[in-house]
Parts: sequence; C-alpha cells; structure tokens
Amino acid sequence: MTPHLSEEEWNERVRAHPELAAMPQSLRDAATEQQTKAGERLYAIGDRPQFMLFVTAGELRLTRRAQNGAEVILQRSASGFVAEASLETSRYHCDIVAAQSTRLLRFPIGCFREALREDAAFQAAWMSRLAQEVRKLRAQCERLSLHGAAERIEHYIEAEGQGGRLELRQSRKSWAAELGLTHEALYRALATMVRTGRLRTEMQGDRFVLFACPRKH
Amino acid sequence: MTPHLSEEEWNERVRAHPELAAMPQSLRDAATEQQTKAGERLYAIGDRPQFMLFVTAGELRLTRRAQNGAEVILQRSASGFVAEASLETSRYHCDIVAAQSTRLLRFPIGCFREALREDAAFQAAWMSRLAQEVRKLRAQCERLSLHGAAERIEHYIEAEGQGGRLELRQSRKSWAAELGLTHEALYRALATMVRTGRLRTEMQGDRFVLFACPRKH
DNA sequence: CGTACTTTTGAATCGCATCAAATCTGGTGG
DNA sequence: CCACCAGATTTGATGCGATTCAAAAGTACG
Repeated sequence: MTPHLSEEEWNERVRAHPELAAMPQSLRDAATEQQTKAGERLYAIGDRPQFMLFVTAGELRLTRRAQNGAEVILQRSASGFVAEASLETSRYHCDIVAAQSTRLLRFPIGCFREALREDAAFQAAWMSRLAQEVRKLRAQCERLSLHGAAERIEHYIEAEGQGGRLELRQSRKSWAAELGLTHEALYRALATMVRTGRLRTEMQGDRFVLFACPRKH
Repeated sequence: MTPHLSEEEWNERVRAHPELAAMPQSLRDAATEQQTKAGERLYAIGDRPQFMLFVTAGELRLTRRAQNGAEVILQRSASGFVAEASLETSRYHCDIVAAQSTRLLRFPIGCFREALREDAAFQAAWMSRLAQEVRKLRAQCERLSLHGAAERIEHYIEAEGQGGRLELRQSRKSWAAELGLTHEALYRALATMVRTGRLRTEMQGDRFVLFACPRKH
C-alpha cells in the first residue's frame, strides 16, 4: 500500500502536479505513495507528524470538531500539500481525513527538512507555498467576518473563481460548512440570489457552476 | 524620519524583540526606522511593497473594508513582522494602518529576498514565522466558524491566553471586530458570561483581563 | 473643560440556526 | 434490472441571538 515510485510513475505525477517539479531527487527517492478510501482518517489530533503529505488525486481535509459536534474544515486540498505547518510542530492540531478515495505522496519529515536546508530552489518554492497559504487563509477570515450568506457567497466567487465564474468542486453541503453556514441557509441564500438576479447557476456535467451577476456598487 | 540605526540602537531593538537576532548583518545595515502617528495609513491596497515591516512599538494592522463599509482586521502586530506575504506579491492586498503611535523597522524587499537566499539560519527562521502565521490564521478561521459570541470568546481565551487567563491588548471594541461581532454583541455576551459564571473579568492597571471558568463538558 | 472615543444599556428587527420532513440522487447488492 | 439505502438537495415552521439604531454614561487627552 505504500510502495516507492518508479521513474515513470514520478514523471506521471509531475505532469499532473507541476508543483512537484521543484522537488529534489533525494525527496523523490524517499517518497512513498498511499491510497485511502473515502472517509478514512489518516491522522488524528495529537499524532506525531511523520510525513509531509501531497495529494495527487481525490481530496484530503484538515478538520476539527467544535464542542457542539459540528465539523470545521480548516483546509481542503485536491492537489498539493496539506498541513504545511506540521513541518514545524511535534503534534497535529487537526484531524486529517480523506473526503473521497484519495491518492497521496508521503515524504518523511526528516528528509523534507534536510532538503529544505540543502536545496535553495526547493526552499524558495516552499516559502512561496506558505505565503500563498497565508493569503488564502486571510481571504477566508475576511469572508467569515462578513455577515450575511449572500455576501460570503459573492466573496467566495470573487476569491476562488475567475471572472465571476466558479466551478464548485465539492457538494453544496460541504461548501456550506466552509462558508460557516448551515446547508439549509446556503441553499436558501442561493435560491434567493438566483430569484433576485444576483446569481446564475448551471450544472455542467456533475459540476455545479456559479456566475456572479455584477451589481452596481 | 527614516534614519539608519546605530549599533547601539540595534542592540536595544534586539533585546526587546528577540526575533531580530536571526537577522543577518546585511539586512541590519539596510534597515531604516520610521515613526508614525496614531491612525496613519502607511500603505494602501494596490501599492507596490518596497519594504518588509517590523513593528518595534505601538501597533500596525492589516485591514480591508467590506462593501458595507465595516472594517475587517486581517492581522494585528505589536511586535514583529506584518504583511509577511507581501514579500511574494507585487501589490498590497490590504491597507496597512497604525492603530496607535508606532515605531517600525523597514527592510528593503530586494535585500530581504537576497538575505533569505544567502543566509540559511535566517531562512529557517522565516519559514517558522510563516508556519506560525498559518497556524494562527487557521485558529482564527476556526473561531469565526463558531456561532455564538460566547463560544468565540472562550475560543479566543484558549488560543491566545495562557491557562485560561487572557490580558486583552486592545480595546474591547476592536476586539469585537476581530471576533467578527459588533461591539454591542460583545459587551452583552461578556456581561452575560460573567453573570452566569462562565467568566471572570478584572482590570489590571489599564488592561482588561479575562479568566475562563472551566465548565463540565 | 471640552472633545472624541469607549463602554453600557435599551428596543425593534431580521437573518440564520434548528428541527422536521419530503424529494431526489448515485451507488450497492440481490 | 430493480429494490434499497445513504447522502445530498429542497422546502417549511419556529425561536433565538446578533444586528441595527439610539442614547446615556464613563474615560482619556489636550
């Protein structure tokens, strides 16, 4: 279940995930691949991080539970690293669960730290990655500070979509959790926005697609 | 208003802000110091970042305005770097304003990037800094995902305080904004929590101090 | 002493959470 | 292929809690 990869397999992964191109050879050699089933919890809060995880297919999520039992999603990744900050900590602060059947690469933490020390290009790429995550999280905080479901929806489309168009890569139900809303509130807000012309929606294949309709300031 | 610092001034700053100790000499030589008045806006959204900013006294904030005009605070720093991600971007995504009269060090971005390339220790320290910011922002997202003012307050005390004790380093009004609440809602929630024994409060000097009272699960 | 700001309380309103239930969907196994 | 099931989507009714608007009292500062 966790074999090392052949040269050819690596080339395949790199084609699909260009971020891997900056990976030094030492790390490639140390990497193993893992396949998980939907719903599986890979690591729990308090576990000692042993690997840096890179999603190549499916989706991993960082989650925590509020005391009322509701699940909070702190990060979703369908392609790329998850739990970047675990490089620096001795324990996970979140659970790591597979939202779907997921394939991922695992890089031993020690090798990862060493590669960062040794390889300047890799280091630069990693810093960019962290900075990008910081920007993304700031946007998420800004969104959650908005009152009103419609405002959060529009903010999300602007931040995560392109030119007012957003292909939703998850169920509306789990999107609701990401927006800090109940799923009922989200469904109703979407319906209202469509009815009042603030939004257009469409199914493209099995993807739900949203178009923001520009409003006068 | 922006003189270079003497050896002695540097030693003073480093004593008060140990994070500066990891700073290579080249950056120290390139740094200038700036003093701003309360309320002053140093940079606006869209400006081209020219310096990395390090607060040594007072407080800087990263802010944005929601379309309803409400101010959203994305980062507060009374000691240390602000707007870390501006190292990677060609434009500011937030305004940078002084919450109080503030003193800060300014490091030219070009020198900063070069120092990261050249100095491994500095680079490691910077990556830790970014990872720490990621964790902090995730905590903030988790907090904002909570419904209920009391839950956010308790979460904040647990995350930012020590052993259930929190010294508030800002007015309750601006704390309310950080919690994603109106100031009225915060005042009322605090009053209710004190009345029902979930919280104890106290003024120590001019600092508002909070004590969470442990509840059974 | 006056001015600006924070803290505090009050009343009315509105939006979201909550609980409930029906419909629709995709996927599984018989 | 169809019956069935789990989960997502959708609609409804109700209540609570936060927002909003308003105003008074307290506090810091020049």
